[in-house]
Order: sequence, then C-alpha cells, then structure tokens
Amino acid sequence: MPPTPGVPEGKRPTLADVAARAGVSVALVSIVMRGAKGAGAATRERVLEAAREIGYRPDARARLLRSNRSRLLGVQFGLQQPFHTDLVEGVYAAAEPAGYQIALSAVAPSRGERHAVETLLGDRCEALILLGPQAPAALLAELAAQLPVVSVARRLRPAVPGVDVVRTADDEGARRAVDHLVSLGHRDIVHIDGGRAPGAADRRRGYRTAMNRHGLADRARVLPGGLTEEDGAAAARTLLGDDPRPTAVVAFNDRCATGVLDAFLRARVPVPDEISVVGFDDSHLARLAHIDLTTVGQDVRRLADLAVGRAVARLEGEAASDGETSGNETVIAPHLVIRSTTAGPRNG
Amino acid sequence: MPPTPGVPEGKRPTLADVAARAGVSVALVSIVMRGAKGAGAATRERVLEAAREIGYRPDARARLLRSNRSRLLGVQFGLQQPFHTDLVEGVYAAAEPAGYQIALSAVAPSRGERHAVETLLGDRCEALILLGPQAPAALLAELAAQLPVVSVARRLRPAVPGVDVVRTADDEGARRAVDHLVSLGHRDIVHIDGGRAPGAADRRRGYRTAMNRHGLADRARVLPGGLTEEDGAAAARTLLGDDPRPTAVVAFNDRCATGVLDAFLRARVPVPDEISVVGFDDSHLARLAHIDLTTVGQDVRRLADLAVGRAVARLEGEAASDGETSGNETVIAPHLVIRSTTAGPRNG
DNA sequence: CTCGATCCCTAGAACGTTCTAGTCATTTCC
DNA sequence: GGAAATGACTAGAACGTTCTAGGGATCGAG
Repeated sequence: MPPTPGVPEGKRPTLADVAARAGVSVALVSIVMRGAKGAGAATRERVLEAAREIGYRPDARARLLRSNRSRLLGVQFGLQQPFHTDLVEGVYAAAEPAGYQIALSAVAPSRGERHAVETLLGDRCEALILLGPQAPAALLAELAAQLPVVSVARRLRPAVPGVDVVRTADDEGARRAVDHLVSLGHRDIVHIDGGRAPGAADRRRGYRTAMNRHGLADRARVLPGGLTEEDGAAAARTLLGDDPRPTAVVAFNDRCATGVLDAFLRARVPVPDEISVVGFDDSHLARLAHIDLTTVGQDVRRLADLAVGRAVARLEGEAASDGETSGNETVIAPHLVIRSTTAGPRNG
Repeated sequence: MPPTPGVPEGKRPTLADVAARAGVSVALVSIVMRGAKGAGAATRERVLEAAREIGYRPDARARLLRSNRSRLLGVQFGLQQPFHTDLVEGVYAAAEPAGYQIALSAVAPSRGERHAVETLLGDRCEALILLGPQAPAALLAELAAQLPVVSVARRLRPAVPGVDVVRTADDEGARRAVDHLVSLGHRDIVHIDGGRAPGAADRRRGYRTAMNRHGLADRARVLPGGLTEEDGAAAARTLLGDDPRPTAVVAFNDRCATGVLDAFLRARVPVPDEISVVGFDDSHLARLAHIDLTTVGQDVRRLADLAVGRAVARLEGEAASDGETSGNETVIAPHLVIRSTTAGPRNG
C-alpha cells in the first residue's frame, strides 16, 4: 500500500485533506465536490486537481448524516427469484435519473423479511420498495406509519393505509392466457396455481372468470402448484396420469411452466402438439431460444419505474402538502407473448 | 402517521430523545443500546423501555461515521447469476457471526462493475468481496492499494498483490467429471466451454489433462459455449449433427448443461441412454428433481466462509502486524455429485 | 476514617460532511 | 461617488453516534 503524500497514514482522505492541499477552506471544497455554485473557475479546477491527487472520495454516510434528506431508497428482494432480480435492475435504472440511490437487502431462506427490512431502516432509507412481500398486513401498516412503503406485485386487500401498491393485473393476465387458448380451439384447460404466492389468488380468479365466460365452467380445474420448477413438474406428473388429458395448461409463472414443459418432454408428450403450455412473467427464462415459452408478460421496467415514482412522489409531495395518506394502487395491463409452446389441439 | 408523543414531529427519534424520556444522559443510552457494560440493571431496563416506547432505532450511518471501524463488507455480485446469489446468501450467513454487516451492489447489463464498486467504496466498506469479477487486473490492483480485496471464483494470473483469491479447483473439477465418465466406459467425451468466463480456462485445461491421462488425447474436443442455457443449447445442436456422436458432454456450468439437456430432449435423444451430461456448480438448478443433473459441486457455503474469513483476517491482522501484503490464494476441492444424467454408453 | 477501587453515570469532543450566516472585494446602478 | 448587488470565499454550527476523561457515590481494607 503506497502511502499517498500529504494524507494521514491509514486513513481515507477527507475534505479537510483536500482543503489543506488546495489551500482553501473545507466548505469551499464541499461546494466544488457537490458541483454547487459559489466557486470560481480557477479555484474549482485547483480543488478538483488536489482531490484527484490524493485520491479523495466523498463519504456517503457522513454526507447522508448531515443532510436531512438521505435520498436513499431501500429495496427488499428475493435472491432466488429471477422476476425480482429483473425488477431490481429496473429499479436501479429508474432511481438514478430521479436522483436517488438504492440500498439492497436480500431475502433468502436464512434471512427473513423482518431482518431485511430492519437493515434498510437502520440505513436511514427514506422509503421502502418491497418486491413481492409476504409480510402480514399489520407489519406493513406499522412500517407505513414511519415512512413511505411501496408493495410491488403483492396486492393488499383490504388496502393498507400508507402503503402504495404497484402491480400487474394478474386476473386479466390469466384471462388473456385462457382467451388465447380458447381461440386456438382448446376447451380442457387446467390451471396450475401458485398457492399463497403474491398474485396467485388473482390469477386463479382470472382463470375461473375466463372459463366461465367461455361456458367452460364445468371443465375448469385448478391444480395446486407453486413458484418453482419442481412444483410445476409435480403438478404436470399428476396430469400425465389423467385419461382424457387436458389439452392446455396455464401455469402460475415461467419457472413453474418450465417444470411442466420438462415433465412433458420426459414423458414424450410433445409440446405444443399434444398439449399447450402458457407461463407468466416473461422472465429471462421464457425468452431463451430453447424454451421459447408462450407467456403473459409483465412490464418489468414499467413496474420498476412506477414503484420508484410512487415512492418519490410520496417523499416529495408530503414535504409540501402532507396530502392523502391512504394506500394508492396502480395496476398495469399485462400482455400476451405468443411463442412456440401453444398451438391448436390435435383433435380440434 | 400517528405522532409519537415526546418526539419532534417528522423526525426519527434519536439517542437524545430516548435520553430525555428516560432521564439519563445520551452517553448512557448509547452504552445501553450497544449492550456495553457500564450501566446498572434498573437503568438499563428503564432506558430500553423508553426506547421501545418512542420507537427508537439506531442510525447505522451515524454509528459507522463515529467509530473508525465500519465493520461493513462490500459484496459485488451478478444479479442474474444463480451461482452468485447462492454465494451471497452464504456471505450473509458468514458475516453475521464475525460481527460484520454486508452492503450489496449488483452488476447488471445496465450497471457495470466499475459503478458497483464505486458505490461500495462510497459506503465506507472496509473490504471488498467480488464475486466472479471481470475487471482487469490493473483495476483490482488499484483497489487493493486502498483496502482488502477478495476475488471469489476468479483466478488471477499472475497474482495481483493485495488481492486474495478464493476459488474452487476448477481443473480438478473437470478432471473428476472426465474420470467419472471414463469409468463408466465413455471415450468420446466433449467439453462445452465457458469462453472467457472466470474459471473457464482452468476447466478447459482440466478436461484436456484428464483426456490425455486416459490416452484419449486425440478424441478431446472443446466446443465454444458460454454460461447461459442458450449457449449450451446452441453447442448441443451442433453436436446433434455429428455422425458418430460423442457419448458424453462436460458442460461449463449447470445453466449451460441445462441448455444441453433441453436440446437433446427436444431432438428425442435420450439422456443418459444415448448421451451423458455433466454440469458444474451444483446450483439450485441441478438439484431440481426434474433435471437431476450429475454435476461438479462447488462448496458454496465454504467459499463464502473463506471469502469472509480472508477479508476479516486482513482487516484484523493488518491492524497489528501489517504483514505480508502479497496476494493469497485459497483453493478448495470440488466434489462430484452423481445424479441421473450419466450412465454407461449404449454400446459399451 | 481515610485511601483506593469499583461501579454507575455524565460532559464534551470527535467522525466527515453540509448548511447558515457571514466577510470582504468587486461590480453595477443611479 | 455612494449605496446596493453580486461573487468568491470562510468560520462555525449542525447531523446522531461513540469515545475519552473524568465525577461522584459506595464499599472494603488497613
């Protein structure tokens, strides 16, 4: 470790070090580093030069401590959920232009939501963006009493005061999937659901509604599934045993659908010739050439934009008006992405 | 937002608020909150009670600012890489008992490593744990001049001074995969590689070494692959065209192997009957019942433990001795996990 | 009963920033 | 040519913690 000249050993350079080297006051260096106005062009250059020389880097924590605004958004996400990691990327992208930073906190089997949220609060986040939170409404309400909270992809019924919700119209998505299959000639359409996962109830309902509308209420069938490949595969295996097999499956999400596909391939049941499969999310997975899954797309980028937007609006609106604190729900439309896992049934 | 009695409107409660309510000094509250000794049992209880009442929560940033130790480890990871997210979970688990916190910074298509690292440095992390970093050695060296850096899964040749490396013996892993296949009777074994990905070169070399040892040098064949399912599927499709098809494939990683499996299933080439497939990583994917992939396991938990351990050792050793600053490499052995995608060749 | 020790507690100075309220030139305007 | 306005800069007080020095009690030992 080469010691940088003019800087105390073993410590990171601070504003004071830069100031000493440039021969100006600490306050002026602060002005220059922030790019605020109030410094002459020549001095500005000299300060920047000094900072570069000693390798100065602003201390985010001290900065946040001083300014009462932290401009920090806390994001809770599931480490193992591709849909979440897609969203996180979108959130990063949306936060930057709005002038906010992101603090990530992961949820994993060994690290509960409670713990994740505690960390974010300790970091002085100004608002919380929770991706598919499973926490009970009471806890969310408690959080919302302290700071703006946005729940992404998890609907809250009844609405929790202070918690904004941004989600895709899951019921409509499921309806579209069914409509698509019916228009191809399918009648025996089964739904493999997501249990208690966020959005699962709505997708289930959307499926039933659509089946009813098409006069297929008596053929409607919901199989317990889940959000992993294993869940999908397990459900698919029970389907394989049926004698008049259904001709189409609407799965809870893409991972689940992938599991279904795999089980069918293994059993030599050709997709989509013998059976059609529709997923949900339009995640990376679905787009892969060798999976090429027909699926209901959620507009991840838009969800992320809206989530950040809601949080920022609360933050910046509240300072002025302290207006309505009731929970606000933004629902965006899903879109069907037709790829190669759906086709007309063999015996039209 | 119900205003909490006794706390200034719109502000989070601070040590001073708790102190006022409990009728003690700020310093004593600090002592109690940290669980340090120097407070009487009765007072301690009273302070905790007061803190609970007004909903006090320590400010991580102020805390870190004051104590010259931040006890914060910065972790850079790839959002879309399951192997990384597995590692992150392990790092969380390893850091807590050591008394360190984790700051996450994601790398994504829209967010480069440079940016990710900048953020971590601004957060005053004491050390950096980089998962599979792609950054040039020069940049790593520059970082290492400022703080301890651990590279996980990426080997550095030549060693970069100050950068510790923790990795699996990739060459040995590939060798074991080949040994396993040879012991089953395979001779035509092809390797689908990972290009420039961390570890790819070693796995390629291990494959070649093993083939040589078994006197199969002339049958050795490396196909360009990559680290995604698509890469694997593409490589598999070229294999399908071969006339005497190889009887076994060693893929760069599990995702790649999954792509291979899928391409074969689609082409009605039964695995493992016609062809065996081995993956690498033993990630979630490989363990799924319907994939059930034979693979070379990396001990994720151990890698994470060691990475945290190295970082902490540097941090705590250096304060005392300021000993060797040369890069240190820890290599751990992989292990073969035999599942159902490997078997003897049809025409043994 | 006095001297240390021990225990509980407090005042006040850090930490590295930003912000407020200036100071001192220089320019602008009538 | 004097007041007002602008511009470049600075001193010093925050922000919410932790840490360093103590200050008084209380207690046991001589």
